[in-house]
Amino acid sequence: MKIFMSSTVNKIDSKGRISIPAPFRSVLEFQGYPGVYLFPSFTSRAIDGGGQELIDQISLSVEKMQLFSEETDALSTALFSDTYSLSYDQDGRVSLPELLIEHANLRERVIFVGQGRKFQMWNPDDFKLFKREAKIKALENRNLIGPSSIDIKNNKTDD
Amino acid sequence: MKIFMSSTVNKIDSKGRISIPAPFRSVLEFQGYPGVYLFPSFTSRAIDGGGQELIDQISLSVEKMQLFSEETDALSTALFSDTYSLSYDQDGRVSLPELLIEHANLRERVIFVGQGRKFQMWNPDDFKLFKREAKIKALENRNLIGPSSIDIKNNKTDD
DNA sequence: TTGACTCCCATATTATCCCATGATAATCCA
DNA sequence: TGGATTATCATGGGATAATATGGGAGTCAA
Repeated sequence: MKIFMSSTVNKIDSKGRISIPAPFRSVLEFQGYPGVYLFPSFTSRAIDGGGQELIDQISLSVEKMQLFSEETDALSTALFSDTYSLSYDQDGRVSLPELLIEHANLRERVIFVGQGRKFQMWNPDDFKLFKREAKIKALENRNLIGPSSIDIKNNKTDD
Repeated sequence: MKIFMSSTVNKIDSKGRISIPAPFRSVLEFQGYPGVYLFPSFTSRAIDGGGQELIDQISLSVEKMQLFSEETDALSTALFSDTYSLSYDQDGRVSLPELLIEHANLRERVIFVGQGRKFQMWNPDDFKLFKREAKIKALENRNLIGPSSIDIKNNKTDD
């Protein structure tokens, strides 16, 4: 099981291109498509990205919903209308659509953040704030993760 | 089940490489991936390390979570954004990312400390202080270990 | 023709491969 | 037993490959 992890800062060049980090490309290619799906995050000023598996998973959960209902239309519109499928060139670069750049408040530098099934792209300054909050929340929710995987000091089987 | 045990001090060379101790490599390879997953410890000035099993366990618990929620993003960011998958070369060496070196206050020498399912990497001086505390806590908490621990102590199955 | 995009190549930096060495531990054998 | 031989391992360093990034030139459509 290959997943997205680690963080890298890359640069948007004068032509608007940016390199997808090589480790991320290797995950994407492993999923069978040498490209990336990008869409605005629902909850943050960031871009969500992933490969074939992420899109399949989203499609599946939409299909399970009742067809032709107003809610389904609304949801699938929200999910897919701003989703871009970008295949990168041989150097692993894509050029980002203006809508995504705007949504994520991107300037010259972009941080790619691995999140397992998907990754996010942030303005590095914005991400710094988000990450600080994220770590605090994670410590509060530590019990959601399997026992002791985070911190062996707190490996009390029942807390 | 193979586990990480014992402690070794190894050196970071001029190129920033360090050898994963051979006994640890044998545990990692047993888990199916000739490499190591490293991330900053949540609670100590140290690096946490483990193999495929550790990362699978973490991934599984995140996969169960809802895909598009701020809470999930926060947790998976905390878990994965600073986690590095480093495959070591044929001599068993990896080069440590700057972020991990900083977090663990590493200089030339690093102590690898086996902790069962995972291990930690410390600045040896910091670890000395930590260990003193840890021993005291271990004595205080030894009753937390269930009765079956006696079996472990006497588990001489084949010698 | 202009602008957006793609393909291709150049380059600096970093990471990895491969081999050599020295130290230590394990083994062997007379 | 004791001395020699192997094996394993951590570490040093030169050579090679991978990566991010800059930029030239070609393609296509409006």
